[in-house]
Amino acid sequence: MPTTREKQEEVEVVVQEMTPQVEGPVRRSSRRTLVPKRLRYSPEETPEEPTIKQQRQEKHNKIKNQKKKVDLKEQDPSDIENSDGAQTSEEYGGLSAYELERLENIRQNKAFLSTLDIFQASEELKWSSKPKPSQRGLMRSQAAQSESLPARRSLRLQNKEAEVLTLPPEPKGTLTYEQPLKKPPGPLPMIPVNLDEGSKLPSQLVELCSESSTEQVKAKLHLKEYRSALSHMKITPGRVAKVVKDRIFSAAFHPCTSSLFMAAGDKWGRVGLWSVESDWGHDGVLLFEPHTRPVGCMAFSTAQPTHLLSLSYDGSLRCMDVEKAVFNDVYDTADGLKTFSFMSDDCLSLLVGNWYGEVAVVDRRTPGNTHESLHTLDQVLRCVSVHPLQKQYFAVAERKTVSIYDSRYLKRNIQPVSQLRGHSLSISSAYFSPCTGNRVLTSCMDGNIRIYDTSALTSEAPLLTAIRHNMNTGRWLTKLSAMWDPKQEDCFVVGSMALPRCVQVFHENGQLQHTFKDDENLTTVLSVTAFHPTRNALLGGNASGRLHAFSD
DNA sequence: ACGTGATGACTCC
DNA sequence: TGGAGTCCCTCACG
Repeated sequence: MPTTREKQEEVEVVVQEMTPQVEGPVRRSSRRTLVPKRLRYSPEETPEEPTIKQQRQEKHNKIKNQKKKVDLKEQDPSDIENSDGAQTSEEYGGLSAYELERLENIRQNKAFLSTLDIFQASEELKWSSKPKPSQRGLMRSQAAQSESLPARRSLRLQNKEAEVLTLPPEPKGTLTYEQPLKKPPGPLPMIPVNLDEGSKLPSQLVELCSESSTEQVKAKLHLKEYRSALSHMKITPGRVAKVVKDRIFSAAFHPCTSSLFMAAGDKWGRVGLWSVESDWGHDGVLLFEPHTRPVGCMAFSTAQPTHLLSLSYDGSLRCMDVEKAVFNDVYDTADGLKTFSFMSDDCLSLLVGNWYGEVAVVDRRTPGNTHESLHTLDQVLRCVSVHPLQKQYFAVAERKTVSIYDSRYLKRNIQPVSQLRGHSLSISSAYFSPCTGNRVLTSCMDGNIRIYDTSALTSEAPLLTAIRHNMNTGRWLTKLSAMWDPKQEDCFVVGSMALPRCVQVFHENGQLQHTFKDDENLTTVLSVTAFHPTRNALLGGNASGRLHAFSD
């Protein structure tokens, strides 16, 4: 028996046929408004006999739906009220030769179509292209709550006095019900919001976080070996999990090597920690809420791996200290922060940039973490990156230029040491190559990934390579940005809009080295990508808060 | 012309 | 049945 929904769909198709020829696709929503109510619930539509296929009902309905759409397309609008052809001929008897011929055509078309496996094929395609997203990690919040709630019983049934209900007090001002702009000043207790109240951090978490990388940084591989290493990195169902609730803005690998341990920050200031091999929280996931706006940038301290720095558009930069189980304030400003970069090997000195082109040097040893200097670049700012060896230099992705400045001369109107030109639209990221700083990798909205030679730091750095790459992520996806592989100085990773979904690794000369694909476990755009600092592992974060890990 | 800031169709449970 | 979850190849406006 067709449901109301199916009827609606059928009618919609008909209406599409009724509308005069329209160029291009018509929005469903606009069409839906055209459907008269009486058509939607036309009583003359004869329902199918309800006796058959109870078990395969759902699948069958889908196929039937497709079929009916085709059938209806063959028909004239005058047949809407009587979708059953045979009934029509009985009731109306003498059909013209044209109409008979038309019916015959319809029958032949039907017969022809049924010989093809179109419907089955389309059904299979539907299933294969839409596997169920991973159910690991954070659970559905409602389901998790309702499980623990006792069955509801009215007070009357319990023979209890009714509660005296009072209205909540009138909200004062309009901001009362809005989300606070910022969390209170720290230190904030590190309480996982996905665990029961009063739950402590798992002790193994501290152990895991304390573990610094035991592996030596390997020598750069030959490209052939590198490609081979990449091809051995796989994703499994266990390596996909929902780590934060909303779309991922930033993510980072913890440097430990005994486990795949990652962090991700989402659109509403949440930070999720995920250890693939652990079972605390939800499948190894712990969720925190240190910010209220997108977490634009995060990184574990390489010197103190129990520290995770996270920066948010809400203007706060905090340091998660797993040992002390708190989020400490590092820097705080009314203006929205955009990005930061470590300025020293001990990760205690940071360069912080806000949206409006102001950069500040923040030293975490200074009491109150007061910033050292502030400079207005009179530009928009998308990204900062400190030179890995000559820490006084930093690159700033401005509107259409990347400028490299010397932080020792952080004054108003300083001149850039070097500039990277050639971008025709805004630049979303710019990073120094991780070992030597001899290259800068930029991602630009003009659809190019560029690599510049910054080894000489001349006034205008020469462009080495430009790679065409679709950066048109649209409204709901975090912008793609190409990220260097810390282990392989001249190669980088970037997400892709291509179908089937994939993540690509390029050499700085523009050669594609590897495409990560997986029909089952990689089915969405991974906007945020990052390589592990020492292991052969890669992470990718998507628009629904899921992290994906490829590893050997 | 570019940056910006705005939903929505669909599925599953 | 409705609400929550999923995840995205736009688009109008200043």
